[in-house]
Amino acid sequence: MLSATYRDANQPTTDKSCLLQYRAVPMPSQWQMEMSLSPRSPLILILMRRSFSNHLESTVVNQKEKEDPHPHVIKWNKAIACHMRLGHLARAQQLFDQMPRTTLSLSSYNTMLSGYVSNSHFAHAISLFSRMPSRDIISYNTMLSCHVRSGHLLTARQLFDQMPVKDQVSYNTMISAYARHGLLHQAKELFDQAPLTNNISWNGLLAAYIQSGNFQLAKQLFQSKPKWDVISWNSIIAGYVQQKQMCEAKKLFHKMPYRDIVSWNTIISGYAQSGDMTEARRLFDIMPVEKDVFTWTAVLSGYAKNGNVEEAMNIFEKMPQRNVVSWNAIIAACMQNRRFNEAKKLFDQMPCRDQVTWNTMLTAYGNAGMIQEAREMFYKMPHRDTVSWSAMLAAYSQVGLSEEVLQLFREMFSGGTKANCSAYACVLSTCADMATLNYGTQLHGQLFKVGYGMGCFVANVLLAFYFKCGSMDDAQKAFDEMHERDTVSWNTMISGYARHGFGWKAWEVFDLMKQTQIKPDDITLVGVLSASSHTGLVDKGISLFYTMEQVYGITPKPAHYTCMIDLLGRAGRLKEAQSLVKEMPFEPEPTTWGALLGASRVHHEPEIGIWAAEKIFELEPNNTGMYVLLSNLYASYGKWSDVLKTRVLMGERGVRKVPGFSWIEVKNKVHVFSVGDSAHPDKQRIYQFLEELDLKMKKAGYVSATEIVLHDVEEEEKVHMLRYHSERLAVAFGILNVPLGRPIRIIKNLRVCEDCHNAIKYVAKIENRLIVLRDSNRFHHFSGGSCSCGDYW
DNA sequence: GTAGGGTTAG
Repeated sequence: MLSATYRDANQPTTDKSCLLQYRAVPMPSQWQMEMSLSPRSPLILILMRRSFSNHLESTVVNQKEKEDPHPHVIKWNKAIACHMRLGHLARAQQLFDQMPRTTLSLSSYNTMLSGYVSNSHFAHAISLFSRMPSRDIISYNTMLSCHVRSGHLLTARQLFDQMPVKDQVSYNTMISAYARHGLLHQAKELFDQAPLTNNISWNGLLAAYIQSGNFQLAKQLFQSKPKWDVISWNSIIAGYVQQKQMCEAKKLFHKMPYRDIVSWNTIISGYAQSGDMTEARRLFDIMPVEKDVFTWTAVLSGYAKNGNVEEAMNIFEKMPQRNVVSWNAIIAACMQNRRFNEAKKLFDQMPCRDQVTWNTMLTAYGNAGMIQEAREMFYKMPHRDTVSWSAMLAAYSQVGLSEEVLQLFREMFSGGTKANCSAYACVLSTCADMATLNYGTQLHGQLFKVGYGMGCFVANVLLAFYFKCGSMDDAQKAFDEMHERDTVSWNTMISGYARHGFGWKAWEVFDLMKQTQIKPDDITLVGVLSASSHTGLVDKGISLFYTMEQVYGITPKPAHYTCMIDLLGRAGRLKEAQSLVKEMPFEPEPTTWGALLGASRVHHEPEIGIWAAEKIFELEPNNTGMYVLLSNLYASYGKWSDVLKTRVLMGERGVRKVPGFSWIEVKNKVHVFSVGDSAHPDKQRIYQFLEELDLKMKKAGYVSATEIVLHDVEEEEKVHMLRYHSERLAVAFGILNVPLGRPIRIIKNLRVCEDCHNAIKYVAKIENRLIVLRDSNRFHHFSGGSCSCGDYW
């Protein structure tokens, strides 16, 4: 009777009597909420009916419980299982407790146990397991899957090793657990040890090859076995999708003997992820099997990734069934397209939120630089996982709150959360911004201890860190130690050397790169071109630019043009640079104009510079770096009223001054000079000091900044500053007028132009106590390997 | 009690 009702409800039918029947059943509040949020389509009713049949089953079970005062153990167990399936944990627990002790069997325990596990109540499962009077192989296997699902692979393995008896299920559980974590070696070992293997074991092995990135071996394995089931086909297709080989995936999809819902979902999501929404949509519309929540979510997230929020929202509204994942996807879509209010509304409406929901909100606020909102999410969320911590670190790091990044990183440890690659990467890049070589080097050591080593993408961040601190030897050493190198690693080395004025070194790395399997991309060429321009390798640069399309198949992008204009500009070929700007097949970017502006200053072509500056302000009226460049240009011609005007303009337009830094125009050759420190323990004091310094500069009518630094600071404060500057985090800029391709001398980790009088005077004056040049991520307009004013990257 | 597909961090 019961099963008949259930089977009936599974059939897509238009019979309204079914629905009437369900009206008698009280609807759980969560479903009511879902119903009120979803449009009432016929499809929705069918699906709702299906979930109601489950509910009905449980109601019938409840009624039977009342009718039968002494139910048989099977009935008890069935009722418990039913409540568990519906997530009614409390009710299941209640029934279990009510069971007469004489009736209670091992299978009742097992039913409870698996109920807890499938509802992700791992702690309950563990506690119950420890209290069980006896255990059979099923209890052990359930426990195994409990540890696996909660991500505790080591615990699972311990249990597996201790198990009195192991069967095929135990082996398969472990094999696929290893497979999911990409641990090929362990998976293969168990597969070879298993006394019996079935389809599930083979599929586990196949998944292990795919997840560990050994797709070649996966393909071989797939070809070597003549018969596979639909799951194997789906896995190998998913593998092709992962490898972004959609043509192959499509071929196999057509070749496979039988396609189930998962096959369709895999191929559709493949197209959706690769950005081909027309094909994804076409397949979605023609698929002959009934769509499930995965299908809808795949299409939804595809539209979301393409930035088509309208279509995503459309899909979301049409979805007959929604779960947390679909809600998360639509929220992410809104957030990524800066529709914050809409996203927040959806977030508030959601029937239930999970960790990913909170993380999605947090991440998106962080990416948008909305630090207050991000912080609110972070502290409000019920639980913080590694993603949450990393996202918050990234949020702080992005807006330049370096001190907060380090503080949060410490909190993370003291709270017992282990840092992962992302967290390390974030903190390392913060160290790079702060030029805190010591702390970064410590992190480098820690990375090895924790076992992330160099395989992970952190290594690339480490390279960038060493370069930003001017420590090229360390970068080279780290690069040499890397097991694997990807395009980013090579690019970091090339642009790192380029940035420090080691153009030949950059070319050397580039030549080595060409000998490997890894192909140069557009960023590589930007690095090489900029290396050429900073080292005066004009002809090499020009020839690369004009052959890049032919040799490397890379069409010049705006960044390449900018490099070329910089290169020609530095070489004094301003007219050529100017005509290249005009020839560009796209609208020049602010940085392109900036390159021209910088060059015009060095080579005394003020008209071109001012023309470029006007263009920049049309495009970006709030570009701080450009204002400074323009003031430099005016300053170098002694046009002090224009310098002042520019400064006033900045104030009027509300151009943001970056915290921790201040800048001042000076009458002599050092045009812009600033002292600041975002990592000083007494930050307030430094800020105050800078403000005062700024005021005094104005009052004093442009006296040298160094004079003020040395005269107006109390002796104690001076000593304090000098100590911390030399030992910890010296951050200062001196923008100097240096022509093309000058050698750089390294003092400690800081670089000074050997040929530049100002620099030498400057350093001589301050000795190694206070300030030298350095490169900083956010101030790249100021900085430079060849420490030239108006240097451009 | 074990296998394949959809959402979040750098």
